[in-house]
Amino acid sequence: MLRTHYCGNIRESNMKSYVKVCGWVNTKRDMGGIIFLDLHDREGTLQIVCDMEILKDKFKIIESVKNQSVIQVSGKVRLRDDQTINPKIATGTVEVYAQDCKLLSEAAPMPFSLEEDVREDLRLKYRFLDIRRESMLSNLKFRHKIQKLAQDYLDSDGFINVETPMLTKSTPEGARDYLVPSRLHPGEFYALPQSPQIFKQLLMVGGIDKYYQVARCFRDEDLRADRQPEFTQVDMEMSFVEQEDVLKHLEKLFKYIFKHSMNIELDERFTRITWKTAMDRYGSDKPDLRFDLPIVDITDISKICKFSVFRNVVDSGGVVRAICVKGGDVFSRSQIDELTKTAVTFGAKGMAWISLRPDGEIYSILTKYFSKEDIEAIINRTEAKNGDFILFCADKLDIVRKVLGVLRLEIADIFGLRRKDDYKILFVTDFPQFEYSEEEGRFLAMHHPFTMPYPEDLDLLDTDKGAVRAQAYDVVLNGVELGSGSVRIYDAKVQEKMFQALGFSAEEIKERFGFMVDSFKYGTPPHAGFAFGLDRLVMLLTGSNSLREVIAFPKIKDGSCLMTSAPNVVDEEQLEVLKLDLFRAEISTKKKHKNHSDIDVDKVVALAMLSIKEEEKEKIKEDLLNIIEFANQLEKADISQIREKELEVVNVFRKDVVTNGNRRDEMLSNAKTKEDGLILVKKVVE
RNA sequence: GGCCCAGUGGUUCAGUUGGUUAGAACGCCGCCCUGUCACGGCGGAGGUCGAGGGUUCGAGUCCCUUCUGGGUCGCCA
Repeated sequence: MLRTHYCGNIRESNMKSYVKVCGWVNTKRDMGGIIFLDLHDREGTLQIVCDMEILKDKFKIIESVKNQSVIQVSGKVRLRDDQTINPKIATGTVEVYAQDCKLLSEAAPMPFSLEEDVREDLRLKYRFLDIRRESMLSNLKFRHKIQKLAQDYLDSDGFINVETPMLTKSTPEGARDYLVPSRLHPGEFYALPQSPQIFKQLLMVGGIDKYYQVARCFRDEDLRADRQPEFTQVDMEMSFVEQEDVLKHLEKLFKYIFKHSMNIELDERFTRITWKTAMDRYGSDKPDLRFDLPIVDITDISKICKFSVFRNVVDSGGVVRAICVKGGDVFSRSQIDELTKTAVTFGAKGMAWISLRPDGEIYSILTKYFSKEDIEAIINRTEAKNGDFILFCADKLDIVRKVLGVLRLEIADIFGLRRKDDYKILFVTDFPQFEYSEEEGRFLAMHHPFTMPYPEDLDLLDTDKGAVRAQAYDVVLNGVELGSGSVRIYDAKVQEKMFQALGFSAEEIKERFGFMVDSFKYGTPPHAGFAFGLDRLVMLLTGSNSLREVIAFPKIKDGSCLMTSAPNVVDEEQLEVLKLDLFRAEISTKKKHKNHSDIDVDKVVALAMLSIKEEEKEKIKEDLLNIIEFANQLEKADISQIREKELEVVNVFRKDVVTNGNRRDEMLSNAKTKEDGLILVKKVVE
């Protein structure tokens, strides 16, 4: 047995017992003939006393032991003298008097200090060391706790934990999928799941009745502080329930988690607001309700005012809305400029404002454009008092919502209204069923295509898609979307109608969702579900600013991993097996090829050539080989020269070449049948 | 793809309106010390100021390009 106790767990009750402890050497205080060590493990820190007389020849091990080396110490636990008690550590009243010791693993000098704040890229490169930090350790422990609480609750409520596949089928619409090439089916790809959506619905068809899973999900989109390409959702689905049943269930679930993790009592019934109210009153579908600061509509007042800027906006179908900031008269000129800058960044043409001085004086550029009555009306509508500040946005509805929604948050930050230890949870309900995509020129499902509209809105599917309300709901915590769910369509006919409304042809439905539509023919229970982001919840509850603080091995902004340097170039042989033919286009930009001598001519490739004509393919290969040759001729690596040369030749065909995989994906999804796919792949292989 | 911020020994930072040989703390190496706890004392090594170019008599400092990391918009059913 290497150890009998964790370092951090030794207490006075262990007095006089002979213990074996193992851990990392944190600090060494060498007095000459006696050395004090702080030995650390996940449970805490323990002082080890090493006496030259006792350890004899082993004493030199301790004398030369390096910081963060792993050692084993055996000895007696003894009480410290009163004067030598260390109140800073939990084991501060005791120490282990070493009888024997062993160096288990010597540590090289640490690349950074575990005590102070360090550049994040360094932390991520050496994540295995970073995890030894107190903050990371406690975040991971807390994450485990939250996950367990969720599972405990769901277990006790009769949910069955079922695993669904990671290798699954690419889903149209929504986020980009991560694709996994199939060796046994050259030219075909699995997709990693964006969520277990379809499978959990099929589990309902299968009679599981109540399902949950702590599910890994993948989305190939750009990252943010609160968005990682792979993340974890606590996913659940229930049969024979209506929306209200799910919401009640979620209230209980989150109450349970908050109670047992933070000792916070959430309200019995969470605040519920409809999507439209959220958008109009708070300018966001995930409003932060730790403060009010509502948006007020003054379109009707503006329509008849003298200020042509406002009037014109209203006449051309826009809206004018305002926020009254209580005590906002204290804003400095530069703060107002900052707010204006934000407004412009998010699409506003500018930001008008009125300041009501404490003495009642009205200070604004608007005073000369507005009549006294207009201003009175605005003040009344916004319920402004002396000392308040009213700001306006006049534009198209979606821009006004967005701009004022963002300004509302910025103002709250100025007044410090977004306290991290304040938690305000709510439901946003009645999301629109569809969202119009300017880019694609058609309606897309706002939640997903399996979401059930309100029965009374079903008729609008044919006449007014934009007005259809879905039985879809989000849980929002402090302005962050924690998770979402919906009542699902369980009638094959309604589902088919929905697919049609989304513009899928009969063949597309069959190809993409055939098995699902089919399954619904054999007796499907009404069902509904929900999923929340475990990472996000843990981030909020730990007060972290980024998901990376609560994920053991996260990806950085560009989706790569600084520790493993994934994704990376794979061997030709691996591509060969998969029947994939690639050539590498971004020779000089890839960090792996900073130095031209790293460029392996044999592996020059990249960008799937699926969409490229044969004759072009040869030309591109030739051009790239030229670039490599040029690079190799340079005396020293000079990226800018290589890049110039690259651009010179690459630009010619760049527009035809798929640099980011988009075109390739498009081609693949256009290849509707297996035969099409095979033809494409054959083209490439030849 | 756009915009914004940052980069100075291993780490965290300082570095004035451009001006001698770029500093400090911690860490590291060597020596001393038997009750320290962020031990202490003495001595030492370690920097092409992310990279390239430009302006200048002179650049860590100003300009351009680029790399790396972060934030954000687009995107994220």
